[in-house]
Amino acid sequence: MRKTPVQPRERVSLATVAASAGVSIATVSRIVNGDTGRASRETVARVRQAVEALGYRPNQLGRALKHGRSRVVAMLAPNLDNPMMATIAASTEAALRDAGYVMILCDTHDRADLQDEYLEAMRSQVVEGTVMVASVASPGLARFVEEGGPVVFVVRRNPCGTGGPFLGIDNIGAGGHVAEFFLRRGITEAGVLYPTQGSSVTRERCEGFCARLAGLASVVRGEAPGLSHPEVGYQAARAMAAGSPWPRGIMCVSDQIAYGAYRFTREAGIRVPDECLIVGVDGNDLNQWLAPWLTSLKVPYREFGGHVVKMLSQIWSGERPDDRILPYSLADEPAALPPAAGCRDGMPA
Amino acid sequence: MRKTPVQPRERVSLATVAASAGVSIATVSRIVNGDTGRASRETVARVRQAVEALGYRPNQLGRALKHGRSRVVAMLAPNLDNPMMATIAASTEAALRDAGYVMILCDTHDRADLQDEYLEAMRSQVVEGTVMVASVASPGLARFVEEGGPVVFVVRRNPCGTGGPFLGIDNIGAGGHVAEFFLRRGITEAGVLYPTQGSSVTRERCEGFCARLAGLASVVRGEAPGLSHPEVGYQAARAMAAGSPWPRGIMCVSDQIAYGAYRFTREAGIRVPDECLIVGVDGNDLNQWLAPWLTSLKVPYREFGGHVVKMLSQIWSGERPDDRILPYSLADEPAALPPAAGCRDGMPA
DNA sequence: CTGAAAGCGCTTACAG
DNA sequence: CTGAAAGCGCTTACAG
Repeated sequence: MRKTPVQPRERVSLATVAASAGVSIATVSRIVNGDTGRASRETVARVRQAVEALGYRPNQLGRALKHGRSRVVAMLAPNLDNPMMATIAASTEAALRDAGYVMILCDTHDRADLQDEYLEAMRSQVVEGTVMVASVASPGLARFVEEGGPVVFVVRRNPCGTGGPFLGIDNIGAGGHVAEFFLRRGITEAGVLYPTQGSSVTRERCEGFCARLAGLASVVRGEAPGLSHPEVGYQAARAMAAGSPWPRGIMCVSDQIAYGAYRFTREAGIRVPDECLIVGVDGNDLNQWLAPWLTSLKVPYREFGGHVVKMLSQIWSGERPDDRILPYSLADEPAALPPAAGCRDGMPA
Repeated sequence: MRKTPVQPRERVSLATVAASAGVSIATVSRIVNGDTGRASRETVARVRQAVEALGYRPNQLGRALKHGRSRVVAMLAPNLDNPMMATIAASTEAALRDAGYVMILCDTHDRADLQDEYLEAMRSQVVEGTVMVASVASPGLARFVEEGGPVVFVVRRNPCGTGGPFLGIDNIGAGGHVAEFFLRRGITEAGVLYPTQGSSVTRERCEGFCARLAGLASVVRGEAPGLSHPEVGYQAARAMAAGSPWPRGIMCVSDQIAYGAYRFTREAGIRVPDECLIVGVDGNDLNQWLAPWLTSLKVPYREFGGHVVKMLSQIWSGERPDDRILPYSLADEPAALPPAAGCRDGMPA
């Protein structure tokens, strides 16, 4: 017993509504768009009724073609299987929706060629903005930025050079912060684990860590080929163990790396955190359930979406957004404020 | 020292190219679309050159408007923070790209109202297909299916009734499979943990589990309000512990639930897996690194994308796709084949 | 071998 | 108060 006998309604356009209401499409268009002021009460009512009855929804394609604005934003991210990327994607999607946009999601698998392919495809789709998450250097990206394509770089700065606003944390500072955490605990034998093919992000975390420890503690390094993945952490830990005695504390440049390192410590019979403190970076929410042994520097990924949309809005209104450097925090400590550079949360530095 | 002085090229349309090459837009259109057979060599060359020089890319909006085909597919998923959803999204996105489509991702947060809002928005965007992942019942969805909108249901069947092809696993069978795993290990005191507001998916897993154990083992239940989240697993475990002695083995209807349950066992001093076997469902890749104590029924989420696209292709070519029930597997065991119903991997049952 | 024209669905001056 | 018309970028019979 259906309420209404429904037809597989196809293609209800302005024309359909106009015909049904006995007015011109111009009139329908105006009323649908809220410009009811200059139509007679009677007409407005009739049109609204027709819209309702036919279930008319404006076709965005037509609108977009006319305006040159598609209300679509693209996000290019490597590896959605990384929970941090998924969190960034989720928060950005939500913020875009609130702003009336939809998000096309593209997984570049960290490949320059795929990234360029997507960049082209997104141009074809006439997206209004592009969010590059942890992007890699590629010819297409360089060209895109050079031509002034509306873009914001997230997690990692424009890998092709300068240009394009950035949203992320101070990675050098983050590394230093972990180093200080170790120093406060009297750790003078430290280690750092990272992927050999890591980006500037992981490199900077290493750098900041080592720089802060210089002259105060010894630092052994472990690396393994690949990207941010537990397997790489595992191999890096193995590599480090092969070269020197196991340190009292190790920084892993990401939680994923830490997960792999942990397995190695288990297999090697090293007790964590008693014998060795493992500190990661990211602050995965799952840690409290699955990795209580891990101390992780929390990056506020959940807040990224809001910032991304604010930055895009600035671009759309002709401004050049400042970089936004968000604060990170270590469990049980107050949030570490970034150095006074760029702008946070809309507040000028 | 740039290779070419680049202008912020805007709006290169067919008309631009046509003018530049001194031909009509019809000719350019044909050549761009590979219909080079009926133009002179010379013209083709001139047009190609102009396309190259101007960096012309066809505007999909124009194309889409003409064809009524946008080359866009929407995925509506609850909670991208769940790694399983992220995996499904990633695999579907990759498969769609290979088929020449792009994916709009919508996070419904498991809310019926948001789901309907998105459904409307996607209609406006003229998407060619909609992938509903673990959808919830909503008026808009019911209407959408009734009207024959191109849709495939993933993980969970159409919650509004029948209609619309399904891709997932046999959840009752999965529950039974875990039960048998327990029986083979001589476990006669079992438990099952699930979210109170769970969908048919988790309900069926429970059912299958309990049905298979009926008369062979005792089953205590633990539930807690909420969805598939560690916190719920934790509370469900607590609830179960309050009512009865702790069982020798428990099934958690998802890995997320298992993570929460595990924390409870740690706090309660129950040794896992020695004193209590915990079995989850999902087969999160992170388990091997972070949850070696967990046995998890693996669902082949990574293969979902390929199937989704095949099913959409069938719909687009006018067929009514069969449901696809994929095999699950428990570690160290051969994949458990689903009952002969529907179609697997393109092979008729 | 090539182009003029219609039309996809929409918006927006402009005219009445 | 309302409508005819142009045009966003594209494709595709149709004519020549």
